[in-house]
Amino acid sequence: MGQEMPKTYDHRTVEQRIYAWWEERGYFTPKIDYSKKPFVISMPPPNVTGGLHLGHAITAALQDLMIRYHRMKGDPTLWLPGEDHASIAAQYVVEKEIAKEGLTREGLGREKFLERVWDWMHRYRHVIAQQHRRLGTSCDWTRERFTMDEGLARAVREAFVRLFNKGLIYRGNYLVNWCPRCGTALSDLEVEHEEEESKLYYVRYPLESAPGEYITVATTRPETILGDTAVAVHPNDERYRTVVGRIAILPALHRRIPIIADESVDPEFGTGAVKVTPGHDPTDYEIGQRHHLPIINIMNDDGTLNENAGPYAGQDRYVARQNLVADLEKEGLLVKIEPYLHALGHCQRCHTVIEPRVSLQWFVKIKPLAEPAIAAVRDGRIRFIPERFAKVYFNWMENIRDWCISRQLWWGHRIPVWYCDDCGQMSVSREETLAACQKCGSQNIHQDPDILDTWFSSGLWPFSTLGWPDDTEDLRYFYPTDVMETAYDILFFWVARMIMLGLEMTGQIPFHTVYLHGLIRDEYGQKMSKSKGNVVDPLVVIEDYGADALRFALLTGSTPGNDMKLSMQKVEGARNFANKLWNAARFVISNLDEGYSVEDTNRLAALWKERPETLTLPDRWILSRHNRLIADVTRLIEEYQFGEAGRQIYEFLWGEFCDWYIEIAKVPLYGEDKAAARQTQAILVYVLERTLRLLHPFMPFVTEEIWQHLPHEGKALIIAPWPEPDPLDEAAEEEMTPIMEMIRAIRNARAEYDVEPTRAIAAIIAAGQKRDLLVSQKDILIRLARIDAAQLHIEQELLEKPPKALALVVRGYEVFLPLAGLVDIERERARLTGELENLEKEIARAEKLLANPNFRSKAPAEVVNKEQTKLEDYRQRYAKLKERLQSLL
RNA sequence: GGGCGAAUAGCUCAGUUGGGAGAGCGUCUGACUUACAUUCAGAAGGUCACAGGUUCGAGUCCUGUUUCGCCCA
Repeated sequence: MGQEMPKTYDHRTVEQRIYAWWEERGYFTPKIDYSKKPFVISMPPPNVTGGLHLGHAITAALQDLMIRYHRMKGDPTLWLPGEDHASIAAQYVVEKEIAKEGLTREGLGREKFLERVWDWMHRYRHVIAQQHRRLGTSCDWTRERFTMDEGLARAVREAFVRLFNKGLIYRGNYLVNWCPRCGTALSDLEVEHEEEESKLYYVRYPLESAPGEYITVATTRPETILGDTAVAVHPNDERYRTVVGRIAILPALHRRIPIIADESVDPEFGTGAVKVTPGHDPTDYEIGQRHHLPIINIMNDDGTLNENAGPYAGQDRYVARQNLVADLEKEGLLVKIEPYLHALGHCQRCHTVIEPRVSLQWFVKIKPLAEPAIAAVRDGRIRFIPERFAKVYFNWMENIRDWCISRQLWWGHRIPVWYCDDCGQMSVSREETLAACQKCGSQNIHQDPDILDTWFSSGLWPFSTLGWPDDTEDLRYFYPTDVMETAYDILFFWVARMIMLGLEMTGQIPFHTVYLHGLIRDEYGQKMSKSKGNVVDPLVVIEDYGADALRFALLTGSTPGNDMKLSMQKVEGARNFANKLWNAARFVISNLDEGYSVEDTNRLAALWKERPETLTLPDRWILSRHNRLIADVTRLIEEYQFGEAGRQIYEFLWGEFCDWYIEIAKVPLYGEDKAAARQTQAILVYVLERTLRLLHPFMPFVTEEIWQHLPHEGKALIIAPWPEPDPLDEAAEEEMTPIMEMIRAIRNARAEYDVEPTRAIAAIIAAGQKRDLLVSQKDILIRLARIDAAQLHIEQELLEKPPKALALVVRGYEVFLPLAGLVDIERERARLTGELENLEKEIARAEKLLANPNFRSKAPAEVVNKEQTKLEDYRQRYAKLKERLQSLL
């Protein structure tokens, strides 16, 4: 310690070195201590599909803040990191990767393809872990987990079996969202709806045994005509009263289909008559259920039409659409085509248009899981920050539909179900492999080829990572976790499912608080995406500005739940703050006496508490401000108001400690009085060191680096105790404020009158009762306001007020600046008149308020008193300024 | 169609029990003052979207309107 500190803080030489040191010393791994309540966060596992983006950076910053705070509070603190296998997303990126080599998934085969995905996964898992280290995340790498680890795979099978045995998992043929490109079913959540310019086709269906009679329907997907099994109208629709119950002839295929009446038909849409395709539309599916209509699937897995499409079999759905429309036109059945705006579902991953399609899938019966999960939030066992997300949660949970959990993909957890080729029964097993049919014992069995939705395993994350279903020490000690912190866009995907599965599997809430942050957008407010090319790589930002700067910008520039536009200007500001702090520390350290040690700080700090009169007014002031800061920051962090907490530390360090205390400290530091100098050194070290502790969770690297240069107790700032505030010194704050105001007023007057910055000027001050106090602080005025010591006069009263001088009135003080040759009487009169006008307004406002009996009787006494004091001060200042103006007339 | 959010200084945004409108950036003026020009001193700039209501008192609570954004169906 005590080596040279360069003039400018260089994060490049600091951050990685410090991180490696922390990690090596094991600070991230908690010690299990049954006498203490642990603090636990499960890190949302990033997808192994690629590197980290800014969303991960804010996640890391927020969680690391909470983690470091609790670690410093002395709680056994666990932040469990990991990665998610992200089955559909990972499979998609690897498919794109191998396509560059001219390979396909089908061409490679399941085994070889999975080898490629594992390669990818190993590569990115490492990249992600390294990036997290660069961000400064103090997570426990010894407990790092991956959703495909053997232990977690066991948890997945256990959860599946339990749900299956309770009858909460079932298999059946239902309408699901199908992505023809990915070749798999998707859950409702994985479909993104987007408005698109499309077309509405009006098609005539001939009525049976009535040549020349038709019923006209409108559709956006004419190719699905091939799967129609009815035409429907609203039962009250007079226009169609007579046709209900008759038979229409399906164009192209000439199938006979009934015309039915169903309440769900919107008479306003199109002609009021709609085609019903139960096999390819959710609404139609329900109509089909109500009317027992047959379901016809006309589509293959890849989006081409199947044999049920007759002449169009084998054609791609969009080719078939064109051909069918052309054929309809030829037959005179196409009435018209209108432009139409409607929402189309797209695959969340590959953005292909989703095709609703009936297929055999596995589902979770969700209502029995949702109800306890709703209750947990409603009765306050789980709390959302910001609170409004509870409403969003309820809204979704109360309208939730069964969850399709099977995926026709290869990368992921295999469904633990085997089918017997002899007896035809299915067996469900907790084991990774099953030897024989559980029903007939035959070894002639095969496993379900499908895998599970990634979120099925993610939903178990808070406890599967701790060893569940085994009764491990980690699970007993660290579960339930405390806070789930993530972006609001995965509230349903992940948070809701963790709550449901956590309650179902463990009988406990998985966490008591859900903190949701917003999305990070570019500086124009656009969502970052690779295709737009506006993605900001956090590693590049870290390289340019430092992880501390990025983290501080993210933390102080955002409010819970609100999106944030990140500009490099903001990061630059945070980088400058780090540098400011660095230089303040350089100042403090370079002014310490030879041999100054932490014992000096401790000894003096103990003395201050016993005998505050040994302190100067500025000392008492900065200590009080500092203690106020500790109390405020602690409260704000406890209330999850991290941004405000960070801003307050910034304000204190820059605006009070640097701008005022350090400048004031130069008087004793450079003065003759050795004891005073030493006292000041101790205050500087004491306040800076404890403020570094407050800032550490926000800017871990620069604070640790500085801390190591300062006299300190203990090995590392990361494990230094969180400071406790001492009582405030309100009197010191009250006495210091007008002195600072006076300095500002003098500086202001100097600037206004173009006094050269280096020129020391004369000042005559009428200080009344506060004369002695001000005399004791005169060196501050001399230094900070550039007053000439020989020409500074501080009196109680002035018998004669200087005629050719500027008059400044600040609370309790009257300051005269005889700026010879500079004072323009005319200009001074204008200035005083302006000030008087402002004061008149303020006085009028305060008088009106105080004259209101309702205000006096209903407002708290504190507020009334405050207003009364203000009014008195205004009146005093007004009187003095008025008097001054009179004298200039 | 249902729900949620935003609207505050030129820009980006704070403002959490309702009690005299704030920051950063940008702009303007001046300064290399022995920690820092990634700096310092100073200044200008706002009917807190609009209209009502509650209240002694509203940026903050309630109702409605407008514009923008998001989520769900």
